[in-house]
Amino acid sequence: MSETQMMQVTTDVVEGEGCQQGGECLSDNVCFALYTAANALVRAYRPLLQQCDLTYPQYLTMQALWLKDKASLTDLSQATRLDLGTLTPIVKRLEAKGLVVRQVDSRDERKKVIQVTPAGEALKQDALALKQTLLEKVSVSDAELEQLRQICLTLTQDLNLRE
Amino acid sequence: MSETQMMQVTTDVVEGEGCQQGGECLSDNVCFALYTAANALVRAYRPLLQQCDLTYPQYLTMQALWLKDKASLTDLSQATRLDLGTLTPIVKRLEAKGLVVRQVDSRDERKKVIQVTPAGEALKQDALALKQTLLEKVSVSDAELEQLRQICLTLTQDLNLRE
DNA sequence: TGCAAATGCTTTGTGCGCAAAGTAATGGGT
DNA sequence: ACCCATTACTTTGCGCACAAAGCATTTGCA
Repeated sequence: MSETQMMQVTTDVVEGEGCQQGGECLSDNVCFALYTAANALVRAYRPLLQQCDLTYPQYLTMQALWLKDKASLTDLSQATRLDLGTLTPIVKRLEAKGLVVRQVDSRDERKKVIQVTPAGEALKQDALALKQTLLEKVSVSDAELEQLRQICLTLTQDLNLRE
Repeated sequence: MSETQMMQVTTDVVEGEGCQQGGECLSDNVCFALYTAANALVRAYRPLLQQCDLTYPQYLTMQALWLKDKASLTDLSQATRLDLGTLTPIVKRLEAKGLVVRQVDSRDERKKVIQVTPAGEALKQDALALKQTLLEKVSVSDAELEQLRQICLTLTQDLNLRE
């Protein structure tokens, strides 16, 4: 009960910004809330990731590679859910920073094998620790974060189904 | 064959895509799930909004104006949570489409008053109906969507607090 | 009154995110 | 052996998203 009220109080503060009491506002939209939270996430990650000289999408890509090295671009695209046209320049920038190498697959010359360099591997521990640093700033319980995760995954799946 | 692959993708997606059972994957991350869901949202909205010749951020901006017309850019920035540097070109494009007009505030010539034109107003009903169209594709309950909204708003607030 | 700080908006530069079109290698099917 | 559809990746074009720098106008205050 007090927990729920806390949430409402907290929420009202958020809505207060540009939102009359009793009047509608954009925050009434799930879609807006989701969109805005994702923007806020990337913005909050930026100063942390700057220490590693990574952007958030680059960080995602490195995470995918730390989990499964020597992946093709298509593998990476499925892991990160990013378009190939988005991924190509991201991986090129990672290569320019010396964190990965791209080499043609000798068995299938259409494919590129992306491999983490020692420099890329060296980043792993520090970079993965940033997640905790960020989540510490957040007053959302672990249980709620898990709910958030699950709902987002379901949503992503549903929305990706072709009309 | 492609039919079979579709089926597999569909059944496996939430945990499966790029994720071994027992092995870690990016979907284990709340941040990744959130980021990906927001991308999926914009992607799903795109074909719907194309009928109105709007992008999702443009749609958000129009929604803010439909709720409170004659807003300054700074007002809009607070309502939409978008940067002024992002908003300026968005509003210019809305003006180019004839949906809004931008005029200098006579009381404070630094400010621009953004006003919806009749053409912009005419879009309102159809455009707002798209939200329902989109949410119908989703197997997430209203209660869960409300949870999602609340958690996202809290998260946004927490993440926006300066270090 | 004068002028520095604050405010409101614009511009510039970088990096996504993705649709669409392009290129090259592969794999069937005949 | 020869196509031709498929697959893997790249390129192009457009529109965000935002930091940083720039440029007016306004405000505060000495």
